[in-house]
Amino acid sequence: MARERKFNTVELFHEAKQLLLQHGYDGFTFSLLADRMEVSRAALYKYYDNKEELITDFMVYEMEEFLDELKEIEKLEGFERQFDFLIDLIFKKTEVHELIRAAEHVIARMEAAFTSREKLEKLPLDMYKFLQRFILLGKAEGKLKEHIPDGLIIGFILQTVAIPNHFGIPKAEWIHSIKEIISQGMFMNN
Amino acid sequence: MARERKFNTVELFHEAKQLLLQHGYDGFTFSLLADRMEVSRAALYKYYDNKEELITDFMVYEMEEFLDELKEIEKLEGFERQFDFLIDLIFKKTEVHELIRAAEHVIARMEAAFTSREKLEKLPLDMYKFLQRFILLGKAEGKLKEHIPDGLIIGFILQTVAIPNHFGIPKAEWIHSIKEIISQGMFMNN
DNA sequence: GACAAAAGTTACATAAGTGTCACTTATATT
DNA sequence: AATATAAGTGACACTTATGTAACTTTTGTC
Repeated sequence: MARERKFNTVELFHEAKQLLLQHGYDGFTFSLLADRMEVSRAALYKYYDNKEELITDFMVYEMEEFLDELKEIEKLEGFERQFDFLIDLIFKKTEVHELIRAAEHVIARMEAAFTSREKLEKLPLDMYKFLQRFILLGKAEGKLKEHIPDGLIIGFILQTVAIPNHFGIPKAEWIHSIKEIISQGMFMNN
Repeated sequence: MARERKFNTVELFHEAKQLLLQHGYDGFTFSLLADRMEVSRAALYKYYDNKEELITDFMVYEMEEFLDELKEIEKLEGFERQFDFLIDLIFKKTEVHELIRAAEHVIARMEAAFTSREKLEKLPLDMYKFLQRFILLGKAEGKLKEHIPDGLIIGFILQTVAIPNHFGIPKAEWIHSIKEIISQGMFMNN
């Protein structure tokens, strides 16, 4: 009945991601996005009323995708395997971390009325809750130190991805060393 | 000879910092800043030709201030004391870390012509070089693991400040646990 | 082949940011 | 008191982003 679409949601979100990471929330504009999609700006307004709505939808999509992959963690036996899987996933999806932080930013300046706001607020907590099960397993197995707060353990692991590799250390060595620091620390044991 | 100034550089940079952290580089405008300073927009143009120049100058100022405080580290004897001092300083100056990352962003989209660009590019490296001495001391004293790259150790320590404390764990406990993870890891030693 | 319906475009009004210039205001010096 | 001078303002021209409405294009269905 209708004419063929020039772009799909996946393409749209792909470009939106680039722009968001490059320019941040305030620097993100419909003009920029429309140019990238090689489509008129008004076409975007057919699907999203404004920037907030588009960005919120995109973030929900992005985090759901990450959560889906993350859920595979439950299929692995034992804490150590899960630990390895998690670190590798985080490094595979480097940007998710940045986007989660951006999400807090978006929520902060979003009008309360938005329906998608609820979803966006819920997702990071979902993720934390999900990861908490993994932490509990580690503590139950006697692998993780009991006295360190769960929230810090989760945050610590997620944060490592954002360490800037200024000196261009090879990725394999980089990740390996990060795993060591997280698990055993950077101090010698005397 | 001249009339009294309505604001000084310290006040200006103070407001600029708030705006930068809140809105990011793209969201930072002269109008916003002028409003905050309760001064006309044109007045700002008396001192800075544009946003780039103002932000660059501000960042140089901010990082120099941090470096100055950091240099106190040399007065302390032994690696462990220096380690404690460093972590505490980083947590005292939480935002510097965010600003350093923002600096990379600014550099990326800055015209090559700027004179202050050089200074801005140089400062993070200065800081890394300075911290490297501290790392070398730790390795020489046999306190730090030799095989972990210096750049990672520095980045790791700087990064911890950015871990979001979603569950509102008390600051003292938070910092204490971070020191433990960095030094000894989060795994039990069996 | 005409029509319905969604996709897409062009064009407009409005709002906000930028940079500049002529102008006014305050103040130390003489 | 007169004046030089830097501080600050108001207003203009220009650019870029926003949101909307009237219009055109494509495509499946009858």
